Amino acid sequence: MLRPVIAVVGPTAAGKSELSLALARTLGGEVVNADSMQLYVGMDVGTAKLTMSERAGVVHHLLDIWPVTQAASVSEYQQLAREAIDDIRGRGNTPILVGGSGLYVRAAIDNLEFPGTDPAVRARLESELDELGSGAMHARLAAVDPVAAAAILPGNGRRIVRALEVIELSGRPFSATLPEYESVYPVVQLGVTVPRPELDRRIADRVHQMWDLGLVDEVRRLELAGLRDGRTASRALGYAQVLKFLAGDWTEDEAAAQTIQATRRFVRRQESWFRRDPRVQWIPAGTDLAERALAVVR
RNA sequence: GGUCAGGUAGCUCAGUCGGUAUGAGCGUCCGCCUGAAAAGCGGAAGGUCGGCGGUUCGACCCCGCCCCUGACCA
Repeated sequence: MLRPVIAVVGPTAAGKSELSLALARTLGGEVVNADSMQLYVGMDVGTAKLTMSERAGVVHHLLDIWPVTQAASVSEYQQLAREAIDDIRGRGNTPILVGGSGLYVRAAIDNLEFPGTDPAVRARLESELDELGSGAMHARLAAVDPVAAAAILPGNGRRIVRALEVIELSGRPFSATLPEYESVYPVVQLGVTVPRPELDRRIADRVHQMWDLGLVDEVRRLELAGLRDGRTASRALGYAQVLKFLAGDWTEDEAAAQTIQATRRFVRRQESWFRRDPRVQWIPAGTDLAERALAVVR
């Protein structure tokens, strides 16, 4: 009998990785990464990627699959994640999907279909956005797809461009609102919560620890590998800030402080993303987290 | 001790030549999110304008005194 997928979600620094290891060991599971930045090769310290020894023999999927020069793609991730999940289930094991990238988690387990993309169309629309501004582009969207225009704010150039791209490519309207929560697998979603003040402390500690573990050197290495040209990777928390330090825009201390600040902002977005999903069963971090989580799963 | 500058939102600061602060950025809280999502976008809350007096129909703005901070002079 096929086992349900267990998804471990929640904000950065809440302790998802440790929990996933414990679950994998007791349930006979394999971990599938749902962290958009851990997909990148060489982004280790700054993404708090588990080292080989920390993984303690638990099989991990979808780590280190993209070069930093490659722009991320949820659609590609969706395909890979489903392959991995199907594979694990086929072996009679429990897939444990772990990560804080909300859209990636939904892409893996929910009935989301991503319309296609075309680099040339995208590039053209983006340059038009630069010239005309988001207001004019929004007006154009309103003319061809009023529903999408109503759902996308006029200042959000990025989403406006994407909507126009989809319409041009597919000839159909762009769905600018997320669909209902409908998963394609039986899924148990566990959300790890940590009180804000505690979470903020953990973030600061974690960032300082990343510096101690050599984040700056890691970024230097990745810079040689083309990190600066990576559309997605160059904007990752910690990496973007260290790049600014290396470029001389910020001092090293500023880069660290900015990383902490940006991570706090990110964590709030993660919370508001996962909070919406009524399927998530929230478990406070703390002693016996793994046991309490197992009690929910069983 | 004296001179000067300054004390306006949690922080850094605009501003009002006297008429209820359209204050800004950042932070905080909340929300949105379909191929960049650790990205992108939006909304809200927050101030007795250092204190006490005075002038005035009316003071954050003018006057006096006091307190605090910084620089300089002794």
